[in-house]
Amino acid sequence: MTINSFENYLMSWKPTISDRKAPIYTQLAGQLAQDIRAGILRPGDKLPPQRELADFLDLHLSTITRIYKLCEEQGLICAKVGQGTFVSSDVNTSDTLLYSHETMDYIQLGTILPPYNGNEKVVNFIKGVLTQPDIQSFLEYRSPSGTYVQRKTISDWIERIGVHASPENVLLATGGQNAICAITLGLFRPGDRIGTNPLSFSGLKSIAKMIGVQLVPLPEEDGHIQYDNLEQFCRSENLKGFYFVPEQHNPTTHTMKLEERICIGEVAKKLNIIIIEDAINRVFSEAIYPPLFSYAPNNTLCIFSISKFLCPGLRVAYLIAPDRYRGSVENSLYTMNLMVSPWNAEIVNRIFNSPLLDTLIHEKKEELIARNRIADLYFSSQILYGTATCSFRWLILPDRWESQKFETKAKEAGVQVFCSDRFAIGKAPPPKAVRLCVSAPKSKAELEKALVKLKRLLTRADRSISP
Amino acid sequence: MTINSFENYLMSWKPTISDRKAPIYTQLAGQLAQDIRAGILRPGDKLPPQRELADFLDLHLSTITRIYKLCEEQGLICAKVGQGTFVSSDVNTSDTLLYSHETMDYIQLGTILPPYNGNEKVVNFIKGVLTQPDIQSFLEYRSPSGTYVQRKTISDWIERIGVHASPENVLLATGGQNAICAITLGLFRPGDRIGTNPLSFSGLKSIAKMIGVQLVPLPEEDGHIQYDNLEQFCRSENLKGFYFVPEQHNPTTHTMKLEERICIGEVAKKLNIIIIEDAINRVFSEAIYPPLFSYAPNNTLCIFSISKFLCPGLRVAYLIAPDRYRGSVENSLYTMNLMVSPWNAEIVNRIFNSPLLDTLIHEKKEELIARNRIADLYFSSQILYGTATCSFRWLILPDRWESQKFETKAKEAGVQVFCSDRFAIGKAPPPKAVRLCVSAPKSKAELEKALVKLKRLLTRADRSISP
DNA sequence: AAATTTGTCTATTTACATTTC
DNA sequence: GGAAATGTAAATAGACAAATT
Repeated sequence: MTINSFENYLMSWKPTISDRKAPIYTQLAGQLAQDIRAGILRPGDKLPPQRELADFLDLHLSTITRIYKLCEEQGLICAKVGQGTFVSSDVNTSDTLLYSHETMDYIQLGTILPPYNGNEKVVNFIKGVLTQPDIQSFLEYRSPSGTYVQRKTISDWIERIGVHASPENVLLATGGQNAICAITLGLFRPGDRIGTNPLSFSGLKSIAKMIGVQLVPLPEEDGHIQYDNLEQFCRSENLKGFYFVPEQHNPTTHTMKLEERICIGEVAKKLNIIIIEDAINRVFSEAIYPPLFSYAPNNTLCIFSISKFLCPGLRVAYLIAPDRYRGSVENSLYTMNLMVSPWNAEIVNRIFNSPLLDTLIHEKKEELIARNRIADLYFSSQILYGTATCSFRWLILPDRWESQKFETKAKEAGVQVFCSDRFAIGKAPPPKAVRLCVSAPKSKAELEKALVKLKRLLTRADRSISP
Repeated sequence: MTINSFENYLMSWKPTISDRKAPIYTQLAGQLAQDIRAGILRPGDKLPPQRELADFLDLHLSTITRIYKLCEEQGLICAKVGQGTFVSSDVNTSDTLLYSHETMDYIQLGTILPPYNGNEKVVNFIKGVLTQPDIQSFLEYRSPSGTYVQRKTISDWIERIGVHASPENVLLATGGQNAICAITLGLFRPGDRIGTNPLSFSGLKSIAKMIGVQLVPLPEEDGHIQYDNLEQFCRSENLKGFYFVPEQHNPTTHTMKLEERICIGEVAKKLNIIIIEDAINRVFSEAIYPPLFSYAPNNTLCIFSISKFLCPGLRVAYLIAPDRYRGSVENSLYTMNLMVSPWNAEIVNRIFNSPLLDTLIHEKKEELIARNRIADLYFSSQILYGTATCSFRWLILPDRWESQKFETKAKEAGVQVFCSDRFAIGKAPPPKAVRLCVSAPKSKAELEKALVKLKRLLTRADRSISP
């Protein structure tokens, strides 16, 4: 059978079937993955329609479907009915923002690190805890879901920020990432689809990739979910879940409007969509709107990590799970962790019952405000999203910059920032922007040093690079 | 189309296709799962051959394959070419051995808890650590793989127990369960097959079920892997991994023979099988044989949890990963945990560099020896597998007992034990036996109280139950 | 040792749903 | 607003391989 007639065929990808033993579909999926990773196919490129490729290779349509599906599960491509299949826009970035080296020769503005002031106070507090009677029992095996007292502490405390839950619905995880992973493993299957913002938390991306769950970018305008046709969209995209950071969204810093929350809650209830609400920034944010949880309490799993407002080193996060999902998530948490360190859980519990907690929150908040004031000063002439208590900001780059290029150049200048591509979901080309974490540098002085360098980079470019 | 002609057909399972909208295969898979859970199909029951069921339902063979495959991934049934498909023998047990209640009205001999003596010493040690300069930096975000010093400590220390690895190959996990889960998520895909003993660690079973990986019982004789035809077996079963506890296997307490280790290493290397070596009991065991890691260092991921010999509450385990797997496992650990608590990791690191470690190991070992002496005393006339330093024992029941029945009766008498069914892999009926954890009760007196009750149960049965 | 039983797996058929133009 | 383009997914076909008898 000759395929010579296709030689002049206009096709963006022309794989070849070698005569090896391997099944055609694994072989070609591997070839596709390789060609994407090698840069032969670039982010945003359109692949041949399934039927055309089937014709060209003399295979059946559904065999091509399978090849594409395999690569889609790895997050390499994304398909849209009626439009075609495209290379994902984030294929050239790593979504594990590894805390690379212990000793860094650049200023860290990339990774989100909370302000570290107050940690000596935590150390002193722990000294006190150690003198308490029976404390050594927390070094033993304890219930994976923590003690009743620990759960009660949390269910009481989160009232303050608008979440009404009983102690029975509080679960423990070893941090926010762990909580998201447990929810995904417990409530979703490979191939399930979760909707989120077109730019979203990179940790979610790595979880989705690992488990084979697909992330779908929700229609958005100016950082806000378009809620007028959301129901129709979710229905046609067959979404089973949502992931949201309603306050100070990572990386764009947007906080959800009231109507947005209401609509998302309604749609979730109507279509029975599971909402993963990451309340990571709720404690600091100026938000006055109720959490998503309050609009769809039976559909929402609400995650509170203590990393940002208390300290990251103890690895404790809380998870509010509605009754119908509690069993499954409890099970996946158990299967992944056996249990959260009861020792750390108890230390955190005691901090929650002490005035230290508010002191820590207050101090860190002040530090954030001071740092953001500095950032505002330096980038007064740029668009710099984010409010006074954000730990990171979203810097819109002048049109002539490519985000990745800027990240590279910034690093050469001694500053680590993360470009928009790293947060991209799906095929839409990410905007020209970078994320700056103002609380990551050791001191305000370091932050200023970094900002000076970035500013200089932007300005120099304005002069030397011609469009 | 009438199927009346099949009315007298001899078939162990006769599902019905309702006219609902759901696809036939999900519908029937659900029905099968439900019938198994409801007890209509019992452990060990043979299902109709795929072709017969296809005939009966007027569907194609491969549709039935799909139905069976779905249930097999959930661990409900297991299929063997040439033999047929059978209901798994553990479908009536839960494999999440949850640490149910804070207050128990029975003596715990089920869950494996290490001896808790020595925990006050750990508390005191931590007090000392807290006074060290710069200790608060371990409350911050740190490298997910720990500091170089921490990794060096471990790579040096494990030399003692026969594992030669460089610091670069040491990874951190939040406990042994977390390590196994990370390896499975990082190196296996749903549908992949992992071979292990026909009775194996229940934590592995829950991981396999959650991820959709299949556990395959290896041919075994008297607790030892039959190594003469192992290669052929692995080839035909298409195994991608092994899971072993080479010392004091859970639950049968067997320690691998030398030839067994050599053979497993050889087969793994030849067929490129990934070995998960759970060295959980290596520190206590009297074993003199090298670890599996030393026979196939490029194929073996070796896990050291500190839970049993130091304390469980800090949630730290170490993982030795060969170069070619390090990246993937590091990635899945990052995706699941972000990082292990650097605070706990540092405490443990300092204990490893102090004489306290050996004190703790010594004390716990002595406690185990003392408790096992008691157990031997009570069950001198029974078969009770396990040596002096095992934290659990494997009690073979008189033939007239069903394991599950014994577990139930023991609980009624106030003692929690775990029956063999809970550890069963595949379809083979588990032997009549239960696992007793001698180190779980609070004291030796409690242990004796429990043993008295179990002994009475066995003896009473000898008199009152007629075969 | 050959025929039979039984499960596995890749590839195909076909109906369907959404989006675009 | 209807036709064309494009992806989705359930069910089928058929060759293959292992285990049993």
